[in-house]
Amino acid sequence: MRKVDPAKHEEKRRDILRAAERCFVRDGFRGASISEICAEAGISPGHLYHYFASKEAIIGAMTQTGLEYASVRFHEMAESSNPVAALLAEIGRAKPGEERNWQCIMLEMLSEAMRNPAVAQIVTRNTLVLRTMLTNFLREAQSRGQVDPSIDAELTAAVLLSVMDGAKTLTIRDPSLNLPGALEVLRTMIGRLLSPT
Amino acid sequence: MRKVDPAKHEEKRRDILRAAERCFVRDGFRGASISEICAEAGISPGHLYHYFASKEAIIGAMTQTGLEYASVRFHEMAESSNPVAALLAEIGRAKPGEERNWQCIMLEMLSEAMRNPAVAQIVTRNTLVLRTMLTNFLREAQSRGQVDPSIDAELTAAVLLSVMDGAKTLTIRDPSLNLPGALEVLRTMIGRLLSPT
Amino acid sequence: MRKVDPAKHEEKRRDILRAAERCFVRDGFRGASISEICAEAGISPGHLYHYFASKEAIIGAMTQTGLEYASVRFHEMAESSNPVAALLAEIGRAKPGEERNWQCIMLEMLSEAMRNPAVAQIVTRNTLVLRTMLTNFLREAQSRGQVDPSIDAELTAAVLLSVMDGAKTLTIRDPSLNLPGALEVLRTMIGRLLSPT
Amino acid sequence: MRKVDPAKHEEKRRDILRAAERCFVRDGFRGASISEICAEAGISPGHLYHYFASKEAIIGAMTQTGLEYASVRFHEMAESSNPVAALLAEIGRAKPGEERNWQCIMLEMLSEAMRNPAVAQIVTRNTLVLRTMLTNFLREAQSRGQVDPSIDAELTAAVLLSVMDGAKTLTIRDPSLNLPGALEVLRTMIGRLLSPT
DNA sequence: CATGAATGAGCTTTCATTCAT
DNA sequence: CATGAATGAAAGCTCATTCAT
Repeated sequence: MRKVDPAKHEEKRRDILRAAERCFVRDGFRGASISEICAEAGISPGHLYHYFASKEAIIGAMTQTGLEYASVRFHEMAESSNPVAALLAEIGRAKPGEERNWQCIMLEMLSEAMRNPAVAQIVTRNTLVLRTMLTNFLREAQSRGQVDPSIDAELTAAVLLSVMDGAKTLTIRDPSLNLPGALEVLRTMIGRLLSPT
Repeated sequence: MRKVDPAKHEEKRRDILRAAERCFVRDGFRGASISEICAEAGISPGHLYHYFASKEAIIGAMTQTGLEYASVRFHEMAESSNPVAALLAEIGRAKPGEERNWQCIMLEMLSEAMRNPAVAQIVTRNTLVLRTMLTNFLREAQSRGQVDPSIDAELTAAVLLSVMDGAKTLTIRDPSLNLPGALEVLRTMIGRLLSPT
Repeated sequence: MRKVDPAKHEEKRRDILRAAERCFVRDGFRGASISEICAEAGISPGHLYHYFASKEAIIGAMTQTGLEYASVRFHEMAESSNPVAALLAEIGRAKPGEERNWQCIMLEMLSEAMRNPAVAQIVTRNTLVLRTMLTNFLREAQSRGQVDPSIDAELTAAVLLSVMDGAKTLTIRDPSLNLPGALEVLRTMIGRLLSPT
Repeated sequence: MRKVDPAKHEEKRRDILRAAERCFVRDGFRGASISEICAEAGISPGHLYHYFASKEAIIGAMTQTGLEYASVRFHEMAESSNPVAALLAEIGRAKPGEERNWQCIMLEMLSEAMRNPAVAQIVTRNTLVLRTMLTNFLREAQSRGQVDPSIDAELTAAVLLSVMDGAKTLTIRDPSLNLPGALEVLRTMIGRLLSPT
């Protein structure tokens, strides 16, 4: 009988986002319909719009979630004793469930960003945050002599992000690929790029 | 009643594919409509179905075209006197017109392949052909001492393809990026991976 | 359990009606939504239904309000020393705020009355009251020799009401119209209709 | 097997417009739905959009039709030997079928014009054409001594249009009104306004 | 009294596809 | 070969109304 419980509202939003994520993984951005998301979330179509103003708002919120999630991982990485090793370990990671799903969505979002300015802006902002973290991380590693001082930290950070994007296509292009082996090559490649001398 | 000229039929198909390509670049796979493609190709919707059974068939045929196109470039590359240099040059390429367009479509196609088995199959076949060419090319370079003999040629080929996929996201993620600089880093990275010793 | 204060209840109803009026002026009858009205009134949608059974009930109550408001003005008019002059003055009136708003709603209500029997009934009752007042007023003026005795008071009253309805369309049809000039013509017209001889 | 027959296309458009008119008369502008119109016209929802880009486009086309229709009547009027008598006769007209329907739609359109700029523009343009015709008509009558030369022709034209708008509310406000009698009063009113001396 | 979460039918519009000509 | 009229399901979204709290 009293005011809205904002915590409950927030939790419902997260429920819906999780449902939307499952739908987007399954059917893609454009392929997943609002009613599909509603069915997945167990709510009515009208009700969804109490929590999100539009389909795009859902996408935006999901990207925000992804940003925060990636930030956490990067922070952990940056705080490790041997950051280069941590970065290489990070790249080799292939958690089966949640992780793989995000890869799908990220690739979809990059596609979408090529034409949808709203999504482009979110992606760009996202990128800037991650790249800045990675740049600082590289610079500190350079100052500690753990990374080749002759490479440009910012451009390298951009390239590393794009390499991580590209890594997602490995199993798309060839589902039967020896993924651990390929990741090992990837790590070797980055290791040789970063290693001093 | 075999009055149809097969050559003419084939040419018309190519016309339509070119029109579809322009539309897909502009509006994406799902975003481009059949009538848009028809308008671009200057034919009627009904007529388009004499040449392609469905929208998906168009996508399939376009991937096939992409395969053939990429093959040609790889052949040229493999025949150069210094293949590693040729590969690095290839990566740095940024032809303004046609080239960039294909990048859009490739990324879109990889997204689509995650859920559409028909597209997945085409992409996988495509990948297999390209990767085999690249693998052979690396092996020959290894035998000539131009490439580090300790790396696995096939996995490295897979990784290089994924790196080239990832390179497409550089400007998507940050339109104001110093692209030549980033490509230089990319080339450095691949150069250090491949170089003997 | 009759703990509700009827006066307070009535006052809240009026608050809501005033809010609804602002919304209807802004967005029209069908265009204004219940939630918009609730936001304007500062209450929740559920709560609104304690005061009005439906959107139509709001419309009905608003018409009633309009009736009472118009009645007051007509009474004032009828009590003036020179009623014909008062009538002409009334027509020329163009109070900026509240007045103009009602014009919007009246026209909308007449449109609605063409198809919605409930609104039609309210409008008819409204009309009957106003027309009766105007008829009596004309008859008294005729008996005092201030109005042409040969015209039928009741029909003339009906026509005068319709002329006042029509006057609302002057600025709708042409926003840049010289309204004072047009109203002067209107007054001339009515003056010549009513004037004895 | 040859090109489209533009005549057939145009005829279909008119069919749809007639169906839309019936729906708008019955349920109003906002009240009539696209599917209702489609059902009335005997076509599928998708097909309607081959002929009209949007609901508003239907409204616009209908107004255009109304404009042309009214223009024809005004031309006829202006060419009569005694234009004032023709104008008065015009006002008294009450054709049962088609005519009455247009009255509904005109009133609705005027309501809509208060908020919808697109409709407002159409109405204003419509008004300008009609008023210009009526103004010229009055001026010629003045020059022939058939109309009081002291009144302003343009403002009077505007007022006459608004009086004709207002006349539509006569039967809305009171369905049991003695309409011929009221129209007689209306004619008297206009006659006294226009008559010389 | 009062809230706002929840519903579900309905809205306008789009689009891949079919078919008579 | 070629047209474009025609379909109908589905899309994203809105909104009057109900109900548990």
